[in-house]
Amino acid sequence: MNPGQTASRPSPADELLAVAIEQFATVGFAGTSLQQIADAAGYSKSSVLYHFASKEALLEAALGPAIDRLEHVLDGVSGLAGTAGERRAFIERFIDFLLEYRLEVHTFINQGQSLVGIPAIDRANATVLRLADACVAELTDAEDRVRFGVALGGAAYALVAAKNFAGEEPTDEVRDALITVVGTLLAPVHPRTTKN
Amino acid sequence: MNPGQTASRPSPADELLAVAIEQFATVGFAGTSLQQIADAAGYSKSSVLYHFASKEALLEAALGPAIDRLEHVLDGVSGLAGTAGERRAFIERFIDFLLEYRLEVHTFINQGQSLVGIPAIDRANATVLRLADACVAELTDAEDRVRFGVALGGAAYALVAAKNFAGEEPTDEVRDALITVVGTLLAPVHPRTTKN
DNA sequence: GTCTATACTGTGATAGAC
DNA sequence: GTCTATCACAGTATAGAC
Repeated sequence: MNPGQTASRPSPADELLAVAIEQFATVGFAGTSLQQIADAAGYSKSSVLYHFASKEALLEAALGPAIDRLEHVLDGVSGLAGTAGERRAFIERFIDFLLEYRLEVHTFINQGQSLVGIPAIDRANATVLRLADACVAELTDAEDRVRFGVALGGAAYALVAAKNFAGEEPTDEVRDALITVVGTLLAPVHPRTTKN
Repeated sequence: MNPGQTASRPSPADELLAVAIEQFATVGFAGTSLQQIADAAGYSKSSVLYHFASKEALLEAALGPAIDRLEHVLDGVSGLAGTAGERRAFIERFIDFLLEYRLEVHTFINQGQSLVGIPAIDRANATVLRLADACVAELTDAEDRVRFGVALGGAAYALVAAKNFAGEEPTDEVRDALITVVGTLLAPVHPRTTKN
C-alpha cells in the first residue's frame, strides 16, 4: 500500500489510519465519526471512504497489523513455563509489542466485548485467549486469572489512558518499569505445590 | 429519589441507571444511544428523557454515587505510608469500592480523557488524582507511576472487560485475589533508600 | 409517568464532477 | 485521488395527548 516510502511523508491511507486508531482508542469506535477522522487528517469525509470502503474496513485495517504482530509474538512460545530467561525474553517481546501497538491493543482490549462480529475484533479476542493460555497455565485458579487480567488491562491502560497522571509518551524508563511490573504479575509467583 | 424502598422493585429511574451504566461501560458513552437504553429497560426514549433531562444528565446521575463513594474512601487516608495493617485496610476498602462500582469506575477510567468538560467526569478525574497522590508518594518515579496505573486500570479491566477469559461475575475468590494482587502492586515494594 | 409525533442535527454511505 | 452534493437513516431533544 505504501512501497518504497522511507521517511518522506506518510501516504494518505496511513495518515488516516493513524488518526483513526487514536480516536478509536480514546473516544471508542462507535463514538468516532468519519467526519472527525477526516477533519483531524485534513481530508473530506468522502476521501476517507475512498481509501477505506467503510468505517468497519477502517477498523479492520487499523487493528490488523497489531493482531498479526501479537500472533507472531505468541508463536513459538510454549507458555511461561520455560526457564527464567525464556520468560524474561517473552515478557520483553510482549511489552515491546504493547509499546508499539498500544492504541490498537487498548482498542480491542476495551471494546472487544461490544464489537463482536467484526472480523478483526473476533480475531483479536481469539488471540488474547491464546495469550491467556500461554501466560496462566491454569485458567481455573482465580488468582491466576486476576493476575493475568490486571497485567493485560493494566498495561494497556497505563500506556494510553494514564496521560493525566502518568504523563507524556512512554519512555525507556516506562518500558523498564512495565517489564518489571508485568513480569512480576505474570511470573509463577505462587508455585504453592508443584507447577511446571 | 427512591425512599423507603426495600427490595420490592427498583424505581424506573434506578432501572434506567442500571441499564445505562452497563452500556456506558461496555459500548462507551458516545456509543450508547438513548434508544438502546430505553429498549433494554422496556421504556420509550421519551420516558428516559422524562426521568433524566439529557443524556449527559443520565451520565451524571450514573457516576455521581461512585465518585462520592471514592471520595469517602479517600477521606481520612494519609496515604499508603501507614502501618501494614492500615495499608491492608485501605486496600480492602478500595477493592470493595471497585467491586460495588466496577461499571462506573471502568467508565470514567477509560473515558475520562475524552469526556472532559462533563462535570461528573471532571470530578472523577480530580478524585483519581487524589487517589494517585495517596497511593504513590512520589509521582516522579516512573515505576511508581506505572505500578499505580497498572493496578488501577488492571483492576478496572479485570472486573469488567475480562468476562471472556476470567468468567462470570466477581466472587469472593476474585475479591481476595484482587486484594492480594493490587495490594502487592501498591505496596512500597522498593524502599530502595529510605521511604518512610 | 408514559407514550406518539415531530423537529432538527449528525451519521455512514453513494454518485458524480474535476 | 479529492472534492461537493445528496440520500436515507439514527441521533438527541421537545411538545403535547392520555
